[in-house]
Amino acid sequence: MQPQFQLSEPLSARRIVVAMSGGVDSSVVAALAARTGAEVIGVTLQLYDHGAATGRTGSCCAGQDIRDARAVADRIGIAHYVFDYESRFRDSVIADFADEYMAGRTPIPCVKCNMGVKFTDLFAIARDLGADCLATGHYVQRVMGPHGAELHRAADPARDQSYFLFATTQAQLDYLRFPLGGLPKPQVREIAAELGLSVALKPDSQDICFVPDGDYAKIVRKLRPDADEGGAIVHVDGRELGRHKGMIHYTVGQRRGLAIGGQAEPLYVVRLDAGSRRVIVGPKAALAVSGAGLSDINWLGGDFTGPLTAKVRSMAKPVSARLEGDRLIFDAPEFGVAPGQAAVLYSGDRVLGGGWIASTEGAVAEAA
RNA sequence: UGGGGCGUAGCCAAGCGGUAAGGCAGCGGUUUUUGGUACCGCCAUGCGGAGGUUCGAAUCCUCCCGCCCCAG
Repeated sequence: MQPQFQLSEPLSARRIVVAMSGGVDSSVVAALAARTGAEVIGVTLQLYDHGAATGRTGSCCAGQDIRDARAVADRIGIAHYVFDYESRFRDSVIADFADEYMAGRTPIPCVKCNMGVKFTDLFAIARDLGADCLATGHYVQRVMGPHGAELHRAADPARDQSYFLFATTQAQLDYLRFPLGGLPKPQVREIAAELGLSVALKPDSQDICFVPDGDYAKIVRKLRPDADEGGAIVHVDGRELGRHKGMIHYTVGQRRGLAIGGQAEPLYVVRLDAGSRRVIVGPKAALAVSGAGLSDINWLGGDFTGPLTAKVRSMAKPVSARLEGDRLIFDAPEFGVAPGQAAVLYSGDRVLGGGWIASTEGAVAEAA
């Protein structure tokens, strides 16, 4: 399958801006773009630069990654610009990350980053550079439908990143290109190797890019010093079972880290009460949720009204559900639905849109 | 200071003469561009202590220590 940039001929008259993070994927996109004969400009945004994070494996858009992107651009012979977006990233992604935790929600910084820095700021840069499109290394597919560009899951379901892109607007989608959406990851690495790109064997980025050592709580603590004040761990039946070390360490559906033993069955975090700093826990059955209230819904589905499926976690299987206004109602109870996470809506492989989980509706009654 | 019961890993707990189940917690790993989940692995040379019986004891006996209950 030949990667498509979906541009009108002649390609020699087209200009493509490629978002280069310094990883394998976006490097291959740049190389594929260069191969079309169009003029290609690589753009890298420097997003953060605090020592430890910048040299480690699995990072993105900082330190060594900037140099990797530059090396790839040199290798394939395209222009490459680096912009300093540290303060913007700090304000729109990192600060939001901390605030969400403080409010008892579980944020998804990757979505905020895609929405803001990547698809708003980088988008504007590409426009300013007179590009015909902005190409990224995301594993999703842009499919031309009867009413314009549609967003679809990646061909390789194990790599699909559509969950993180549900907030992409139609205007952004019209301008964006995702040349890797139809390729399996191994093939992308093969292409990188064939082209002699230095990043061919670079490990995939994972975890939160701006957290150096996996200790995300440390970042939150630095921004919001009162973030790790302890509180009570309370069972849904009302018993206080112990103390916790700060709300930032917990998320709905979480099992480990509660340090409460002597139970017949595992306990899970059922709810976070930011006001009283209480972590409410219960057995797995107490996690059952019949529906969720969504906020800031982004709808890409036009007049679509058929049956849909929803994902409430990035790695979950889509489940049957229906949308009534801003309420998402599951056909069968869902477990581990955490406010702050996204509910992404699909029709088959097509992304219809999605929203932020603002509230949940329990499927079984809790004791008062 | 009469009678009865109990003391097994951080917590709960099986075992009742044949060479320490299981659960919870914890730790490690796999999966994963959020957080989690799930799955896999690890986790008591020793059963409150000291003696004794026995080929062999957490399991039987004796004493001691510590809890608990019922009587006074």
